[in-house]
Amino acid sequence: MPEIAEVETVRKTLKKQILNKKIKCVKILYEKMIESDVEEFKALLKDNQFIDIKRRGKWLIFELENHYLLSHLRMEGKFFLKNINEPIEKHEHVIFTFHDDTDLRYHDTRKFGRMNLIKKAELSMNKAIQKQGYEPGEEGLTADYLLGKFKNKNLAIKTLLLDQTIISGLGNIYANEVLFSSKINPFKKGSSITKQEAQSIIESSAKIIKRAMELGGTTIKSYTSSLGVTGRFQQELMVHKREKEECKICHTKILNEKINGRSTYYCPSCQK
DNA sequence: AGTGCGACCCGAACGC
DNA sequence: TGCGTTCGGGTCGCAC
Repeated sequence: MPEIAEVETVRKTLKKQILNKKIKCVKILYEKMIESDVEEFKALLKDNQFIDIKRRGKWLIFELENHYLLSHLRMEGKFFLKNINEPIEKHEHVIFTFHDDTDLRYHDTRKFGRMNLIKKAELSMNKAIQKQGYEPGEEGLTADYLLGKFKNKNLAIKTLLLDQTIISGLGNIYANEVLFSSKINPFKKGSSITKQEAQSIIESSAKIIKRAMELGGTTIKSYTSSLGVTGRFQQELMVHKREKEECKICHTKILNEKINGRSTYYCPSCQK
């Protein structure tokens, strides 16, 4: 499942492949994927070109001349660059055909991903983008900022780490890993997080995301990022998907328990 | 305002 | 073997 490191890998890979290629046409095979008007989406992209690809949290932001195409991959969204003669696969839902007879194809088994075409001036007003908190490694992500957000919160810290308005970009995998690295019990209430713990979350998240980005993300289950790039961070996971295996630090068995319906992997000994 | 939870999807895993 | 059922996961929107 693409999280911030996967999305960054996709962004960089696509930038090398599709910038400044003129779009001949766009086919939409599953209309619910497009949040904006479908006919306008097709019309505005025709004869247009992507001049840059940016990212905010897990959102990809394809820059056009007067618009931005926002794309969220959710769990299983992937982009592939293919020759136009290759047969359309079952789960390819949006196809951008370029004048050089290549396609950028959006593939999404679960159909959870979404795209939205907005005017450039609308970006700062866009709800999804505007509400994103600081990303791991950003200057504004300070202990005082986090303590302010965690104050009065009765929710488990694990749940708060998944809140994109607090920290932007952490998903289930990295939330589990950040809490292990910070030696914080995932059930601990937000309001009882200390300044030291907040500082540890900041340092762990920056370190883990930086490392995951260097390795191209994490390949879990069905997810391989676009164009054959495979994430290698999986080899460095300390707790995620390691239920009943031994903790790499203290050899205690890793537990998997639900917090707010989400699988939460942790070491009961290292994360008291 | 804060919190909880169903809906959106469908393939995989599981139960019988 | 084959069928039906359950589960997961990011985000939104609604209910309380």
